[in-house]
Amino acid sequence: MSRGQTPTTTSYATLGLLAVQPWSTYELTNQIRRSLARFWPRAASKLYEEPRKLVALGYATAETQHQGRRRRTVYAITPEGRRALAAWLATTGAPPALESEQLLRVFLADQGTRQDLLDTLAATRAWARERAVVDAAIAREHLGGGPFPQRLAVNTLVGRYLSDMSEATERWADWASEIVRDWPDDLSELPVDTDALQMIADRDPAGR
Amino acid sequence: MSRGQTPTTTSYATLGLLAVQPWSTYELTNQIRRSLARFWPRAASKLYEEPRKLVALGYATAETQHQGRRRRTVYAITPEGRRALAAWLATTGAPPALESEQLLRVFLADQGTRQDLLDTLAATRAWARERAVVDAAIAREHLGGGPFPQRLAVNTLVGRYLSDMSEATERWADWASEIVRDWPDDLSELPVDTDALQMIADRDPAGR
DNA sequence: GGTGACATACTCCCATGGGGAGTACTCCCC
DNA sequence: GGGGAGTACTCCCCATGGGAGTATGTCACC
Repeated sequence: MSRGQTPTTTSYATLGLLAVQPWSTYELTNQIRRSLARFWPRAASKLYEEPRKLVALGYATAETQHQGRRRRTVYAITPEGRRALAAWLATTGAPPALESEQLLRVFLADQGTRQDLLDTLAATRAWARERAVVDAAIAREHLGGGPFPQRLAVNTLVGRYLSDMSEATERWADWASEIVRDWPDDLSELPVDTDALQMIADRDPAGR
Repeated sequence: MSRGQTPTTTSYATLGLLAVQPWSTYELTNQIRRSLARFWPRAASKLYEEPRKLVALGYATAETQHQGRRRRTVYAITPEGRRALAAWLATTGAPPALESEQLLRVFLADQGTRQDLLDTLAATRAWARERAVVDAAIAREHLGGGPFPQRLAVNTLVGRYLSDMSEATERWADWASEIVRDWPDDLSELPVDTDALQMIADRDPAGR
């Protein structure tokens, strides 16, 4: 590496957007917030630092433009940047990780009330539905022809994953709510859903 | 708050485990790694600090035991801790967040080769399968009667979610691989899967 | 009874990242 | 010509990630 920092995954995420077209940092953060953030959430303040790192690495060039007395910096990918991106794409990377405060609340639900749990499940469901509506709107936009047709095929793969996730979340929340509704108020002795456990066990047919 | 730090979500996660029974910090980190880490991943070094914070807040007590010349600290929840936990469970918390380096690679796949993408999809699928096997083993253990029967019902709810997620991931990886297999080597002009887009759009029936 | 290997039981520290506050200009509408 | 939304950033504190390091106890096996 040309000196100093080594590129992080976020660096390559930024580089990948620059591979599509040059962007100003502000546009870059917006692009990230509207698409990438769903599976690679990062703080906006840090995103502003990434393009500078890319320039230091020789992966991008910076061009300062002026509108009146306000300056903006537009970044573009270099051939070396494209090579680095291609090399990174050939590596595999960390598997998906889930982070859910709401699921944590479900996990500890026996220390609270039944209503608390139902509320949490309702919030999860509402979130999943909201995602579905947003994803549907984006899909409809693409069906009508979007801004980057050459990116539509991969976008569809990713969109399908996100849609599958939120759909599974919605279904799960409905299933769980139905079960919890039948629970007694005292959560210290609850009926066990043997069928659900058996279903999970059956996902490994080889398991003894 | 009794002074100093305010409890974080990780504090309540720790408190929730202490609500089940007293644990030493070492046991606590192991419990977290084997269950909680799936939906609330945190660095082990930080988990060692949490119980101390709980003591400072009056939510837990620490008892130092000795085995020979080695000391261990066992933490137990206080009534005040139980009240705080119950109050926290009545709040809703942040929705699920996904973090996937692999999905990021799919998103940027048009800058790499078709084989890179197939490799990434294979890695995702392998991870999902591995999860299914682990979850199945845990479910089978529970079906045979586990250590905390009073926790089994909520554990089943959470387990079902994790299982649904990994199952959806596995299916998606299979679906995506099949599509990508038919793509040409040149990824700059790819066929668009209109059916998939339509499916995503249809998840919002109200959408115009 | 000696000696690994593995489990238990932590502490410390640096760099990274999260997240919010703050600044200022530009464009457009009313 | 005044206000508000959008553009274009910078700065900084603190929490967290993640790895290195230290030491003791237990058990199997030769």
